[in-house]
Amino acid sequence: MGLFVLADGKQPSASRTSCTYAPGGSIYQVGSDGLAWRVQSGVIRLDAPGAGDNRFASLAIAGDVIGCESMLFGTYAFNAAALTQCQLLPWPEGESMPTGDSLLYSLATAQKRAAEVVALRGGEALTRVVNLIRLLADASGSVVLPMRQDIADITDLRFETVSRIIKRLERDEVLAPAKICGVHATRSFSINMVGLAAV
Amino acid sequence: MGLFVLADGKQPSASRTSCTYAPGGSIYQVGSDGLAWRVQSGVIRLDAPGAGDNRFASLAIAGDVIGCESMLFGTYAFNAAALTQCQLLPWPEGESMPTGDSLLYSLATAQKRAAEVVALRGGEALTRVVNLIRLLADASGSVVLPMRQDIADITDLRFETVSRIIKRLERDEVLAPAKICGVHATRSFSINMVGLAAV
DNA sequence: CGTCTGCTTGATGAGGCTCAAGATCAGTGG
DNA sequence: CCACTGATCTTGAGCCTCATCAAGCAGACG
Repeated sequence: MGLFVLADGKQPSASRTSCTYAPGGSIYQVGSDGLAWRVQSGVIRLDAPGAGDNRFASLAIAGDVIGCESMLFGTYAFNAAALTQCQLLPWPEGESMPTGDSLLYSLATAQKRAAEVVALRGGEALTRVVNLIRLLADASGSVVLPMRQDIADITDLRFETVSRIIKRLERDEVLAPAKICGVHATRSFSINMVGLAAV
Repeated sequence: MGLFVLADGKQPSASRTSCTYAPGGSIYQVGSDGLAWRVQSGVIRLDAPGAGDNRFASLAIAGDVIGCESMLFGTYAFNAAALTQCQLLPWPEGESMPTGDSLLYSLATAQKRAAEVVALRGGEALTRVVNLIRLLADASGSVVLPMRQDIADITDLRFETVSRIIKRLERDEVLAPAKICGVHATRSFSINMVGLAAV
C-alpha cells in the first residue's frame, strides 16, 4: 500500500497521476460527481443501485473507461468498486474533452465488454467460471480472482457453487495456488493453459 | 448486402429516411461494412459469432445506436437481426461525424442497456421473463414479444420454460392476447399493469 | 486468546432442463 | 374455401444441476 491507496474513495491531490485502490475499495458512488477514468490494471465491478441492495451491472478491466456518464449528466450512474488491486487514470488524458475517435473507441470497447459479461451469465456453471478466469488472466498465465461472492454475483451462481468449482479446478491441476504478497492466498493462481483449454 | 436492402427485399425511397425490417430479418453481418444506425422502434438482437453458432450478445431497443464500431474499424463487430418489426435511421443524422455529446450520450445509453440485459440473465426464470416484458412494453400497456426461442436466448432459459411462463402469465390474466395484423398471434399482448407489478 | 470475515464441504430437494408428442399458426397451392 | 406443409408453440414426465441450509476450517487482527 503506497502513496495513492484510496480505499475510501477520496480523490488524490495530484489530479493527473494514476490512483490505486485496494480490493473492496469503493471508487465512486451513484449520484456523486467526479471524473471519468480509464482502467490501467485490475478488475472493477459496476453496480446498479436497487432497493437497498447492489445489483451487479457490469465489469471493467484494463483499457475500459468508466464513469464517463458524469461528463454528460454531472453524476455517476453506477457504483464502482475495486474487486482486485487496481489503478485508474483520469480520462480523457491531457484534454478537457475527449476526441471523437477516443469516444468511439470507448463505445466499441464498452459494447464488446458487455457482450463478454452477458456470456458469463449463460451456460453451465463450470463454463461461466472458466470463462471469467480466461477474461481476467494475464498473458503470463497468472490470475488474481475477486472474492468468491463477487464471482458469484458476476456469474449469477451461489458462492458455494463457485467455491466448489474453483476447488475442483485446483484438484484437476488447472489452477495452482500462487502466493502473491498482499493478496489472499485463495485468490491468486497460476494457470495450466492446456488444462484450462480442455475444460 | 447493400445498405438499404430490407428483409422483404424492398428498397427505401431516399437514403436519409428510416428503413423497416420484418421480424427475423438480418440487419447486418459481422465483418461487413456499412453505416451506424439509431433504432427508432422495435427490438434488435446483437450476436457475437461463435464457432458456427450465434451467441446472444446484447439487445437494442428504441433510442439505442448500433453498429457504430464500423465508423472506427470499418466493419461491424456483431450480427444484428430484427426480433420484431423495427425501424432504423442512419446515424449520425445530418453530419458525417457525430458530435462529442451525441457520442457520450450513446455511450451512457449503451452502458445502461448493458446493465439491463445483464439483469435479464439473473434470478428466477419468472422474474427474467417479466423484466423483459417490462423492458419491451410501450407506455400504452401493450407489447410485441420476440419468438419464444429468442426470449430464451436473451434470458438464458429454454424455450419450453419461456413458453410455460408466458402461458402462466396469460392464465393469471397478467397478459391478454391482443390481435395485431401481421404479427404472430402468440406474440402480441396487452398488459395488466397491476398484475405485472404484483408478479 | 477470541472474533470476524471469507472459504470449504456435506446433505437435501426444487427449479429448470431434456426429451417427446401433439396442437396452432401462417403461408401456399389446388 | 380447403388441404397441405413447415414453423412455432404447448404440455407432460423424469431427471439433473445447482440452490439452500448448516457446520466447520483458515487467516487476519486486536
